[in-house]
Amino acid sequence: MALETPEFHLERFLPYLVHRVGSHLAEGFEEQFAEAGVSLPEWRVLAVLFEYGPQTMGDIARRTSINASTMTRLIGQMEKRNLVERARPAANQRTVNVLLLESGNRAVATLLPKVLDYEKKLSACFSGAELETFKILLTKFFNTLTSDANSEDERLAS
Amino acid sequence: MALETPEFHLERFLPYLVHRVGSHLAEGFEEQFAEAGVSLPEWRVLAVLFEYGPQTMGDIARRTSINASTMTRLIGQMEKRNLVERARPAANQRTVNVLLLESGNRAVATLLPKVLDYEKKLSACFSGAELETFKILLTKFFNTLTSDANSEDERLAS
DNA sequence: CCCAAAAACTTTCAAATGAAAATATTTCAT
DNA sequence: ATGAAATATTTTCATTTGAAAGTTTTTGGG
Repeated sequence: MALETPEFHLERFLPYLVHRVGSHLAEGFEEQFAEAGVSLPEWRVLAVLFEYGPQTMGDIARRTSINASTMTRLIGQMEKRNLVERARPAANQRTVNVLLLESGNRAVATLLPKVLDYEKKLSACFSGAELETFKILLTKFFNTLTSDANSEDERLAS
Repeated sequence: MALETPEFHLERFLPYLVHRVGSHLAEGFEEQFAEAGVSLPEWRVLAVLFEYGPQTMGDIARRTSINASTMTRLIGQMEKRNLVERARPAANQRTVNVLLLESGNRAVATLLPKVLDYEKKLSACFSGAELETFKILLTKFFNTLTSDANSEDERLAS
């Protein structure tokens, strides 16, 4: 006999489970909010600006998990539509601060109830306790993924 | 006062929590397996073929959450490298069956231990019970998302 | 103080993506 | 049995994406 293949079941493989949920959520969002005239990446930018206030391109990129050059273009488009504004802070002129304009705030105010409603429907399949657990686990996982513990492992392994 | 904005906190917003984990997982995978000469979408196809055996383009597309036209191109490339083969089943000639070739099986055999090891590191932050719960919740969520209950809601709402 | 390296953003360019149209096969109602 | 509708895949085409190079500003060592 050749090598035994190790135990593997796709349905129990964590990255697979996360990916397929993420894909379906993204697709669902785009369908639900197509008519609202805001794409998913745009909504992500609006949400992050609403939540954390004015911040740099880099901050937005990190918080939305959107690549920096994509972010440049995205903010460019949103600026043309007067949703946001760029400003170079005097303190550190290599950064660019982005802030929500009047029109951007209005877009958030319009979208927010719909988005919350959408999430409520999505999470209706969970009990309150399950939902809480789910969010906690997702947060814990993310924190671990970004804690650079993995990179250190690499160093040790080499 | 203007409209009260409803309660919203990004850090507790389910789609956001899923998306940022998914993004980081994808990025991490690409880094880890760049040298293996297999992209993430390619690995997904290999994994699905390994798990469920020969199947149609559509099956693979659905199981990997990859769009059909992307799948056509992806399988095309993998066929050129002799990882997989296309075949039209006599029974239903509008479908195309895809199967792993020798070389594709070898690729899986090489990758699988590494992938399992990678997952083990990723999930080290969880207790056994937590990991189990996490997988169950992700699965439940996915099943609900794909059960079309949401689409029915839409019908009722309109 | 000066200059090399780092940091933050933007631009360029080639590759990847998805929607819609095109093609081929099968199903189903008449 | 026949043609219209449905299903499965591929192709086309316009858009989106990200890596790498380019620009500007700041930092830090000598």
